[in-house]
Parts: sequence; structure tokens; C-alpha cells
Amino acid sequence: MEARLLRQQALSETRRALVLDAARAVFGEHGIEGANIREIAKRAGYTPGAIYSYFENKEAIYGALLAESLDRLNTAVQAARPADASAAAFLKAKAQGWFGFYSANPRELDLGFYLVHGLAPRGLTSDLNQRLNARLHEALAPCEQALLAIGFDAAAAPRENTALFAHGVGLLLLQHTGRIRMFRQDACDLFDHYLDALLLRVPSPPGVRSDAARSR
Amino acid sequence: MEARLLRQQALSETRRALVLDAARAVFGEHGIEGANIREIAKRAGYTPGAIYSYFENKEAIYGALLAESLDRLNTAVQAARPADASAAAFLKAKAQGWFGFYSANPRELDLGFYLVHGLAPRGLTSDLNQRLNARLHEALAPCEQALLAIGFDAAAAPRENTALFAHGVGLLLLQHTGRIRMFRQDACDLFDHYLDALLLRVPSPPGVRSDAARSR
Amino acid sequence: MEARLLRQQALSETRRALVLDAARAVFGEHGIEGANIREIAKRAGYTPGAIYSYFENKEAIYGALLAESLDRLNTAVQAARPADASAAAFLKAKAQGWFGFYSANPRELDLGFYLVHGLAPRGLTSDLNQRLNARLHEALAPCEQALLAIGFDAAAAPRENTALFAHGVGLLLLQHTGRIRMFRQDACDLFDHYLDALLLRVPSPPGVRSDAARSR
Amino acid sequence: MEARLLRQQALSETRRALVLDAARAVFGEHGIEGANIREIAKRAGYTPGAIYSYFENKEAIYGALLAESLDRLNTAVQAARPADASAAAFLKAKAQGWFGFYSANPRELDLGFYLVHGLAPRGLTSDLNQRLNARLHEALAPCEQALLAIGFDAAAAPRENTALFAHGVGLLLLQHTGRIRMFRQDACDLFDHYLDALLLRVPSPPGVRSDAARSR
DNA sequence: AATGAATGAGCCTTCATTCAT
DNA sequence: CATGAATGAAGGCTCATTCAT
Repeated sequence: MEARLLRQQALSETRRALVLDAARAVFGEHGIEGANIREIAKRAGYTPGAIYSYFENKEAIYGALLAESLDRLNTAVQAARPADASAAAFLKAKAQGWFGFYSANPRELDLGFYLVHGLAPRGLTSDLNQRLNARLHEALAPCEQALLAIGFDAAAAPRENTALFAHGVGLLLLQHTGRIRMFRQDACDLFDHYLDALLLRVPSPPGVRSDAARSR
Repeated sequence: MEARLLRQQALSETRRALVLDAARAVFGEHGIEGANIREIAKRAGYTPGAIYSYFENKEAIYGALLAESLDRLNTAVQAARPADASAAAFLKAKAQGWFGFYSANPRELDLGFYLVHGLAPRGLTSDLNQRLNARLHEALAPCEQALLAIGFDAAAAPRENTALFAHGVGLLLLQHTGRIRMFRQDACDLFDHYLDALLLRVPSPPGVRSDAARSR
Repeated sequence: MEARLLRQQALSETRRALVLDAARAVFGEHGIEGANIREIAKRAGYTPGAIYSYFENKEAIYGALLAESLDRLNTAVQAARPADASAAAFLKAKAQGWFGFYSANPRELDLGFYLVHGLAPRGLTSDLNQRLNARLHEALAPCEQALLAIGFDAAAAPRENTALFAHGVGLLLLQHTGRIRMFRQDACDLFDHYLDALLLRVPSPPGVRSDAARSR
Repeated sequence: MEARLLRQQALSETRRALVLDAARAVFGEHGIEGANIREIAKRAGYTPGAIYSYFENKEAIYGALLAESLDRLNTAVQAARPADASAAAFLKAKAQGWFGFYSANPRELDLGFYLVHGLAPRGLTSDLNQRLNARLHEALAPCEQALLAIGFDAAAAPRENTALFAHGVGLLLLQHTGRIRMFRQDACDLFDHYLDALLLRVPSPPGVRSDAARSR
């Protein structure tokens, strides 16, 4: 009884994942505007109606896709390993974790931008929205902790983390749209550069020179 | 003959501007997704078919709208007045010129992001693309010159200018999408903060060693 | 063997009743258009496919629902008690029995009207149709008998009964659709009024003046 | 200029009427539930999208169809000629006018019932609703005036008119659904019968016996 | 240049019903 | 009996674009 139910659920989950795979693929090929239910269904080997067994509506698919993407982001951040045990190395690793993830996977970036722009309210339920926000915060939290460890105070750390995130997002946008080539710059270099400058701005604790400052 | 031709061209240009006015209004009210040819035509006092006398297709309208927007951006930057004659004040004024323009006019930002996302290749002809790039460069050029005047070298100035632009763009995106509230930060404050930090990183001219330069 | 078969049939009947209960509830909440098989199945604790074990198709469910409704109608008519032993009081009680039933339960009226409008031939089998007709006749029979008792002859009684029914149906329709408010009238008052006028029209038996006639 | 505009409008009106013709035909063949935009368009020689140039949405078509129907109803009532100059004859003629119209044209009755049942709020705009109500009132007004002329007072006339309408509607419903055959009665006979009984109920003016009363 | 009717392709969604399990 | 996934046909509607006038 129980076992059968579980197997059924697992199967259903698998098929849902299949639909999501198809959606991801279609979205990857046609972009978020060009993706439509018919195409996703065809790709998944279904008729359009069948999709609605797995997702309430089109927007819900993108919501799920986005949630997935943020999971991958977190995985990437968690996998980022610092070069040494210093807080500075930790910051660089984690920051480059999320930046590199989006830099290397433009479609994930599209997804993120879509969240920001296109997701209709019904697809982005309040519940989902909070979960997504939480996942994003989670991905950025290691950087904030590193900033605190490095010597930024409780007010400065979140501020610097937000600025760091904004900087990365801006660079990613410029890179993604090809505009950065216009400036004859490289997004990754600039991001590294920003991180270096940030570390130089570490406030010295009173009467003591910080490691970061001294080691330079 | 010649005169008549000129007059006709001028008239045509005027009417094209009328369509663009309508497009701007409609887009301002309904957003980029909600705007459609019928609505624009109606607003311009035309029927849908007439629009195609002035624009190849819908995307071309947005291209033109974007070009206009970049004109306004340039006007805003040119109008920005420094607090004093210093290069630093000049930089701050010009940077806040473009940042403030987009911060205060979200629709212009939408337009800019639309370029990035939605504009189909046929709407964004290579020609238009170059013109848009040029206008954007023009808006950012004053900052780059200021950076040179301040002391950044020929390699550093464009790099810092690009970074500055990326930083602003990232903040604008976060602000525009409400995500910055999630971080409990303010986009304008952060932009000022970035500018201040940037000015602190000014390299010392030869013969004098700044703290920052010495520690390197 | 025999017993087992009977038990199974009884069980089946019970489960069929369960489905009907669910259908009634769903129909009561969402109306006849808003009701669908999935919802009914869910409410009944079944999956959609299971419904087809108990009913040929959707229309058959409504047919059964309607039969039920006519049962309730009959119960209501039977429960109607005259004020006194006179045939006139009996007529009023029974007529108000069926009229009041539909007046107070708009959903039953919907069901009745659905029969009239929406039930497809396949749902309304000839067999079911005859059963429904019989049940309706049964509900109206007391009135016809009262009309005979009052003094209408064998030709007049069915005629007056049909007219009475039509009058009530018309009033119910006007009431149900809110149109009666437009006329600033009240359906129940008008029905009473009709009954009173009907009683005044009782033909006098030869050589005898009826009470009703005399009291004029 | 003016002439051309007028001609265009006339043409457009004609085409709208063509769509309405098609809608009427489709509705006549498939009933109100079976009618759909694609079918109407096909019948009118259009593609589905074109329909929306003439009507806001599907419901609006039915609204227009209904308005037409009520116009025909009024025409029928106006065309009804009394047998003689008496108020009684006038009442009979006008009442049989609207009753006969619906009795002879079941589709018009369907339309009327659809108004009552199915028309969605957006199709039945408040404006249209009032116009339809007014047209219905207009069709019934002659009867009410006749009732007044016959001797019913200001309170009784509208009441009797509403009852008369309800009676007719009830009979039409029974006739339309074939249920009247079950009662072995004829709708038109019963309606005549009701009218005769109604005329017998004319209240005597104080101190004077009415013709109707005397003739009994 | 302008009209505006019409196209045609497309979109999302619903749902009674079937059928292998 | 019951499941429940899937179908398939349909439905209302939108809109950029075309073209005869």
C-alpha cells in the first residue's frame, strides 16, 4: 500500500522533472519569450493538456525552473573552495562562486532576470517568492560572514555585500548583453579587481593593522 | 521640386516623431509588454497600417524609442553641474548624472533593459546598434575624462569607468526590481559610497607615494 | 454466492450514492456550469476514472441528480399539511408545497431548468425521462385531485392543474432570475393571488352555489 | 470626405450585421451552448480573429442577438391588431402578440432564456441590460395600459400584468420543453383561457356592474 | 500616405473521456 | 473496482502584419 503510493509519487515526481527538463531545454533554445507550453509539451513527449497535471500554469513552470536554478547557484557557492584559510580567501572564493556560476551559465542569468522582470504574480506566489528570496540570501550569506570576519562591522558588512552583489550583477548584465566588449573590458577581471579593492578598504581595528593590510 | 521633396521629408519626419510620441506614451502607461501597435496607432491618430509607413516593424519602434532615451540620457549628463572645479567633483556630478537619470525614470531603464532582452535582431539593426553604442559612450565619456584628469592612467580610466557603469547598472537593477529593499539598502547611498571609495583609490602622481600605492 | 452478489450490489449502490452526494455538493457550490467530473470525483474521494464505473457519462450524473431532486420535491409535497379539512385548503397546501420547495431551493430549480435546457439526449434516456415524468406527475397529482374534489370536472381539473403549474413555473423563473424585482412584484404573493382567483372560479355544481361563489 | 466616412460606417455596419446573421444561424442550429466563435466566423466567411473587429467578445454577440430579438418582439406586439375597439380586445391582442411571438419562434425563446441564465456580466453590460429591460417593458406596456383601461387600479394593473407575463412564460417553457404534452394540454389554449378568466376578474367600479361581470 | 479590414499563426487553458495497470 | 496519467479536441482570444483601395 504504502510502497505503491511512494512509487507512484516518485514516478510522478520523475515525470514532473521530465517536463521541467523539457522546459529548461526549450527555454534554453528559444529564450524565455519564445518558450511556450506547446513546445515544452512536445519536447517532453506530451500533449499540451498533460502539462497541466504537473504545473498549474505556464508561470508555475518558470517558477520551478527558477527555484532549481537557485539551488544550483547554492550548490556552486557551497562547492567554492578558498585558496587558504584566511577570511579574505574565503570571501573571494564565495564571491567568485556566485559570480562565476552566472558568468559561465548565461541561461541561469536569464532565469534570474526573468524572475525580476517577467514572472506574473500568479506564477510567483508569495510563498515561492519568499523561498526564492531565501535561497538567494543563502547564496550570498557566506560573503557577508566573510566580510564580518575580515573586519567590517555589523552595518558595513551587509552594505558591502549588497554593493558587491550589485557590482557583480551589473558586470554580468554587461557581459551577457555583449556591451562589455564595447568597453573592451572583461567582466571577470573587473570583478576580481573589485574584490581586491574591497579588501584594501578593510577598516583597521583601532591601534592594530589588519592582516590584509599588512600582508600586502 | 527639390524644395518640395525637402518639405515632404520634413513632414514625414514630423509624423514619424508623432508616432514615436505615441509609442512613448503607450509604453509609459502599459509597459513594454502591454504596448501594442494598435494602441500606439490609435494614440498617434493613425490606423495600424499607417505605422508601417514610418517603421519597418514593431521592434524598430522600440529601437527608435531607445535612441531617444539615450538622447535624454545625454542631455541629463550634460546638464549635470559639478559642485566645484575639481576633477573629483566633475566625476561625481557626471556619474550621478546618468545614475540619477535612470534612478528617477524607471521607464527609461525598462527601455534600456528591453534593448538588452527583448529587441529582436531585425529591430536592432547593426546600424542602429552602433548608433546606440555611440550615444551610450557619449554619456559615459565625461566620467572617463574625469577619471583621467583625476590621475588614472589610460588603461585604468576606461576600466574604472566600465566598473563604475556596471556598479550603477547593478544598483539600478536591484532598485528597479525592489530586490534592494530585501537587502535593506539604498541604491543612491551605495552609489555615492562607491564613488567615494573610487576617489580614495586615485593613484598618486609620480614623485609622491600615496599610502595605498606604497603598501602595494 | 447469491448473498455475495447482493452484498456487492448494495455496496455498489452505496458508492454510487456517494458520488451523487459529491455531485450534489459540487453542483450546489459551483452551479451547473462550474461543476466538472474531476471536482466531483475529488469530493467523492475518487479519481476521475472511477466515476465512470457508476455513471455512463457526465449527463447521466445530472439525470440522477434530477431524479433525486424530484424525490425531494415529492417529499416536500407530501409533507405539506392543509390548514383545515376542506378541499380548498388541501389544494393550497399542496400547491404551495411544490411552489415553496422550488422557491426556497434555487438549486433544485436550476436542476429542473437544466433538464429543460442542457441535458443531452444521451444523458436523458427515454427510460429516465419516463421516470422523471412520473415523479413530476406524482408531485402534482394531489393538486389535481383537490381540483376535482373542489368541483372541477374531469376535463377542467387537469387543465387547471397544468395552468397552475405553468403559472408557478413562470413565477419561479422570474423570481430566480431577478426579473420579478424589475416588475416590483413578489412571486409568492402572486402565486397566492393566483390560487385565490382559481378558487373563485370553481364551477357551481348544478342547482347548488358553491361556498366560494356565494361569498362573492 | 463626409460621404466616404458614412459609406465606410455603413459598410462596417453591414458586415457586423453579417456576422450577426451568421451567429443567429449557428445559434439556431447548434443551440446557445454549441455555438462558438470559430463556427460563427466560418459561417460568416471570416477567420476567428476578424470577429473581434465587430464584437468585443463572444458574449457581446449574444447580447446583440438578444437585443435584436427584443426588437422583433416589439414589432410583433405592435403589429398585433385587436378584434374590436374594446379594451378587452386590445389586451387579448397585445398579450397574444408577445405570447404568440415566442410560441411560434422557439429560438427567440432560447435567446430570452439565455439572457436570463447564461449571459456573463461582461457580455451583459449594465448599459445593455438596461436597454434590454426597457425593450421588454416596452413590449409588455400595452397590456398594462389595457388592464388599466379595463378597470384594474394602479396597484392591480402591474400586478396582473406581471402575473400574465409569468403565466405565459411558464406555458412557453412547458411547451418548449415538450412537458406540456405530458399534461395533454395545449399552451395556446391555456393562455387564452387565462386571459378569459382574467377578464372575468375585472373589478366592478363602485355602484356599477361591469359588462364582464354582468355577462356571467 | 493612409486606411482598416482581414489574416493567420499563435497563445494558454479546460475537460470529458479512455485505458493500461 | 479503481487508478490517474494522458489524450484530443475544443474554446476564447491576441496581435503583428499585409494589402486592396
